[in-house]
This record gives sequence, C-alpha cells and structure tokens, in this order.
Amino acid sequence: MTTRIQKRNRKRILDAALEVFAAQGFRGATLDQIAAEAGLSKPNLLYYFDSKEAIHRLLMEDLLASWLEPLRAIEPAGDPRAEIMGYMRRKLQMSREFPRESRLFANEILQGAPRLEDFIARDLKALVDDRAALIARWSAEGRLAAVDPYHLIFSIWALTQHYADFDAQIRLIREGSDPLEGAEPFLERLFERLLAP
Amino acid sequence: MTTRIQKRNRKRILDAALEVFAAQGFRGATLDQIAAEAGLSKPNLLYYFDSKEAIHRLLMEDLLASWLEPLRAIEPAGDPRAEIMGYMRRKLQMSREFPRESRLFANEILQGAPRLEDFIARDLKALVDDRAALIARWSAEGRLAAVDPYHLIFSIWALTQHYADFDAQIRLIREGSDPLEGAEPFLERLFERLLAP
DNA sequence: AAAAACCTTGACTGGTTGGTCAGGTCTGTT
DNA sequence: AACAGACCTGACCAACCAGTCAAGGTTTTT
Repeated sequence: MTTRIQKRNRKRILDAALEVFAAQGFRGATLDQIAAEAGLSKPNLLYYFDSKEAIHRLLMEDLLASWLEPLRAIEPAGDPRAEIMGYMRRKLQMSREFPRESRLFANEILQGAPRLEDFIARDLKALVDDRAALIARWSAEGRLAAVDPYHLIFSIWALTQHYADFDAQIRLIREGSDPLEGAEPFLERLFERLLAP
Repeated sequence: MTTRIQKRNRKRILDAALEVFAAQGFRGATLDQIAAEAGLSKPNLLYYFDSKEAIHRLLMEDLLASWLEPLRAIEPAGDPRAEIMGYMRRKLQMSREFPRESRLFANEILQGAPRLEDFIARDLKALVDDRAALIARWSAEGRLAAVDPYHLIFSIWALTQHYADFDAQIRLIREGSDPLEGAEPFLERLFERLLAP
C-alpha cells in the first residue's frame, strides 16, 4: 500500500531526477543534485528508492512506453499522408510538452545507448520495421511519394526532437522568443512537399 | 618550442579526450578514462595540460572554428538553391567524417550550453542572422521558395547532425549497415522539393 | 492515548575523483 | 661521456561520491 506522503515524495524525486539526468546524463548526475532539486535529504531519497540506478531505471521505463506510442498510433487503414503528418505533429507536440524526456533519451543515445540496447534492438526496431513496410506499401500503391521509409522516419525524429534537445542553442539564437514559434507550419510544408506523389 | 614527443602526446590526449567527452559529457568523463584511452598515466596527462577543464576548453575551441565554417562558406553571389544544397551536403559530410565532434557539441547543448553561451549568443547568432537575411532576400526575389530562414537552417542542422548524434540508435535499427547509407539522396530530394519556388 | 507503522536525518564509510609532488628516467646536445 | 632539459610515475591528498545506519520524529490505526 502506498501512502499519501509516499506518492508525493516519489513524484518529487522522479521529477527532480528527470531534470538532472536529462541535463547531466547518468554518470554526470549526483544524488545530492537530485535531492536538492527535490527539496529532500539524500538519505531520504534512498528511503524511497534503492539506488541512483533504480531511479534512473524507473524513469527510463516510463519514457520507453511513451516513446513507442505515437509511431504505433499510425493507422494502416488511414490516409497515408494524413497519417504521417499526424505522426509528425504528435512528435512535435511531445517536444513541446516533454522536452526533458526527449533530452533524457538523447543523452542515453549519445552515450552509446548501453541501457537501451535491448529496447531499441527489439521493441523499437520491430515497430519501425513494421511501419517502414507500411510506408513502402503506400508508396508502391502511388498514394505517397517514393521515399526511403527509414530515412523518412529518422527525418521526423530529427526535426521534431531537435527543438527539445537543442533548445538551449535555439533560444540563444532567437533571443528568448519561443523556440517552437513557426516550427509547425514550417514542418507541415516540408513534409507535404516531400510526400506529395 | 614544442618537441616531437610533445606533439605526439598532446595529439593522443586530445584524441582520447574527444572520444570520452563526446560519449560521457564533461562531468561524466574522468581523467582516468582519458588517460587509459590515450595510453598514458594520469599524472602524465597533467604534465601536458593544466586540468581537465583545460583539455576540454582546447577541444571546444578547435570545434567552434570548424562549426562556423560551412555556414560562412555560403556565397551570397552564388545560385540560391545550389548554395543551400551545398551547405547541407557539407554538414552531412561533417557528420560522416567528424561524428565525435558532433556528439561533443550535442552534449554541451544538452547540458544547457553553459560553456558555449558566449559563442552561440555572439558569433553563431551573428552569422545565422546574416545568413537568414540572405536567404530571406533570395526568397523575396523569387529565386527560392518562401520558407522561414531560421527554421530552414535549424532543419539542416537537425537532419545532418542526427546521423552522427543518434548513430547508436540508427545502427541498432538498421542492423549494422552504414547508418548514412541512402541519407544523401533522401536529403537532396527533401530539400530540393522544399526549396523549389 | 498509546502502540504501530511510517518518515526523516546527522554522522558515517569505503571508494572514486581531480590534482600535486618528489624523485626518477629518457633524449638530444656538446 | 656527461650535462641539461624534457619527460614520466608511484605515492599521496582533499574533496566528492553512492550508500548505510542508528536514533529520533510524525502519522495512522487501534
């Protein structure tokens, strides 16, 4: 049974840990930083979680589920261009709403994905292969431009996640104005032009 | 005066440090890792460089110069579409030849760019603003599609650097085959369709 | 109200980290 | 060969790190 206090403190800790792991990576983050961010003492952190690794693992598990969902939501029965545009829009929305999750993921991949190897090589790969086959079918039927489906998927990832992962850079170049301002119409135009048969 | 041995060992250290910093970030990297990678003892590392910070600083300085160059090479007098396609191709080539430099940069930005703030807000911003104005002029003259010049530049960064920064992910999904296989024709088609007036 | 269960922390530990230093080895020059 | 300067390292240090624990405080249940 989980108490009221447990629920509150676990949430605080995971939120603080997301912040710190996303910015510093697993090795670069310290429990002291996370504890300070959460407003708790370090021993108290370790009362709720077994170890630094355990906090990180839980964060990753939450992340991975939400990472597959948008791609899975592509409907084989739907209109090809609308489905892909919808996927792009959903991914962009995630960069807007969950930039820290995006940076956490980016940090893991940059470090060579040691903790994600299984997930990527199994779950993600299987889903991407499936969606790539679907896109190839759509292209063969003439309902979509003939594009390499893998690079199409990678390009959606690259373009949408860039706004979360490189937020600091974009902010400095655009001097404070919302980094995502104008991104959606730009990407819509880009992918509409790319996908028109 | 620098001796033969100095030249060799400094090079070894910077090469090893690039490897380790790119994979672990500044905080996550340790001098022991760098020393092991370089095949030198830790005190020997500190014979050639004053501190961990000094190694990182030198690496960043080398990086920043090469980071501005391709964008600077865009010729105002050239053909608009050819100039932008050339810039994209140059950036893609850099992802192929210098993936570790790309990951080092990505790591810094992910961490909030604390060590790059000045460079980005001054040098990079000035150059981007200049190039964005040039692209806007080209668009106004009808020699280019009317696209947001900032998002155009960001999209080139996102799409080309993705292949270096997310190399581990792409490798696992494409099972060992060269992650950049097919990338160039895909990106050429994408930007040709985007930029056609 | 008092027991039981839950929550919190100061003080600590063993291991790691960036960095120092005295003293030794190697290299090029005369 | 012998000297100067450059190069290298084992042993060490203080600060920091993840994690432990005994003791005390708070909340919930009875």
